[in-house]
Amino acid sequence: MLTVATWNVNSLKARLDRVLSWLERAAPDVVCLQETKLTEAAFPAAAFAAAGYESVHFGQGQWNGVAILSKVGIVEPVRGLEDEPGGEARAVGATCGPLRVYSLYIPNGRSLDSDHYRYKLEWLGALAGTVRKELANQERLVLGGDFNIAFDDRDVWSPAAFEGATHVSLPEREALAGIYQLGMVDLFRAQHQEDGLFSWWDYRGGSFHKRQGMRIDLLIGSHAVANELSWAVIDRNERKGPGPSDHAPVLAGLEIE
DNA sequence: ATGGTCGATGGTCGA
Repeated sequence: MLTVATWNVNSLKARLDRVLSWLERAAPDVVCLQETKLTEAAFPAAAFAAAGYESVHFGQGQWNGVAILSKVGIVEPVRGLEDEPGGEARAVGATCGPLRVYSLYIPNGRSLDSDHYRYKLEWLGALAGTVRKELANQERLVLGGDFNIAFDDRDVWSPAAFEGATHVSLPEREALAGIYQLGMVDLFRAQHQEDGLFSWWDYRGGSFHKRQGMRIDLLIGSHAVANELSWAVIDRNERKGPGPSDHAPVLAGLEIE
């Protein structure tokens, strides 16, 4: 069994102790982290090495920042996507044992009339190009990330509350559908079809306890990976207790020897 | 009830 995970930690500096104890408990083989909010120099590679993980980080400090941790090796790392707009630290890729892996932090979009929303759609276009190219060379491709897209209405606590907002708009949902059409599968949704299963809850207003969240953190695998999928979970316990990220980790188990 | 909470900051902004 090979376990892969994705987690937007909302500052690795603020979350390092929680991340390290979670790694010990959940023991994933490959982890995609988002929003490290660290420079390259500040990334705690030694702490992860002591926990048994090689790592690659693409950081810019303050905002963004993505990393991959792996117990099964890190080779051919790549920082950023081909033709990626924006020049921010939102994508890092590496080959981890049998998998080609990307950790992704898709732009939020902010509002439908914002330049940042247009940026989000352009960025998703660059991602589609990368996926197409990787699938030509790799059978097993996994994207782990904060996509900032709720793919359908099951993935939001109240579709009415999000009418006219980002994360649920048709263009971004279609952009994600386009990535699925290239030959990729939402691994969690392949295992669980019901609504109300979320990976993110706003810090404000007690959203977590009111079950007011969204499922925007995704593990997306190529068909070869999906065919080896054994289980998938959202580790919502990690949203509890003192000092949580506003996102919970998502994990999937692959039957790869 | 028009705010609420975090984490980057060191002004407020972004989520």
